[in-house]
Amino acid sequence: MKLATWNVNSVRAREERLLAFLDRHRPDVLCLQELKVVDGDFPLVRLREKGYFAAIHGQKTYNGVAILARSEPEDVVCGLRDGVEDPQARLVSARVDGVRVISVYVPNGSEVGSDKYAYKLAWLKRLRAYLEQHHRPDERIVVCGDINVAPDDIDVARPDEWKDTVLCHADARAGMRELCAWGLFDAFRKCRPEAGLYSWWDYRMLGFPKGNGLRIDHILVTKPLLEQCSGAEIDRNERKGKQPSDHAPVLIDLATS
DNA sequence: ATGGTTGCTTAGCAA
Repeated sequence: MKLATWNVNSVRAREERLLAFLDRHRPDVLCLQELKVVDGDFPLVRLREKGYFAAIHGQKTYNGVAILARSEPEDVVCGLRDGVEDPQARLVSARVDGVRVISVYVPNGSEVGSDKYAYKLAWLKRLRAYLEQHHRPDERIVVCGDINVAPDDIDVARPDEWKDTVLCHADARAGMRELCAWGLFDAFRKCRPEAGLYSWWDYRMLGFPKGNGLRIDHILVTKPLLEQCSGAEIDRNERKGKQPSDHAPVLIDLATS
């Protein structure tokens, strides 16, 4: 199974790029974040023509997540459903070819100390609680998406510049570690231990031309899947050319039957 | 250097 995750930063603005990406890589599963559309405006028909089904959890203007798959997603669940009043569409889960796939868009957090940062840290805790309630670490599970955390300094081109921002702050990193402590492993990093691999570059300050990148998009897998990871890449070409998202897609190969 | 850019929605927010 070839699985990918990509924060497209508006599925309407990125529709042509999305279709071209699917042609180029033909992933079995593609998790999307920041759709910025309601379900009815998602380009279902054109994706179906490409051979992809979709599980969508959309929202007007902000957020929105989806799972595209070449076989029909089963047992689709939207949102954390933990009783917290929360209108933000940041999680969709579905079973695809016997693998539980969970596409997440973790809150960015804006500024350390802000209400948005508190929401980010709380959301990471809620995600861990969601896994505890609904799943077991011995299942075949992929949690992937824009986690909005660079887990270590090796994941940051210029650590001094990003130190103590919401993407690198100790509390955000601890939140991601606590999430993973449930039983998730960084599948991309297992395959690609080298430095210099990033998935996001700020539009501002010419982040991409200056090589000022961070690895904040992740593919986390449970132990049964970790051993099946045979390769991983980030498609930096998606960050180039006309109208790129600020994120590049992250891909892994899983040796599932 | 409180800058810079993009998307959604139309002046301001979020990233």
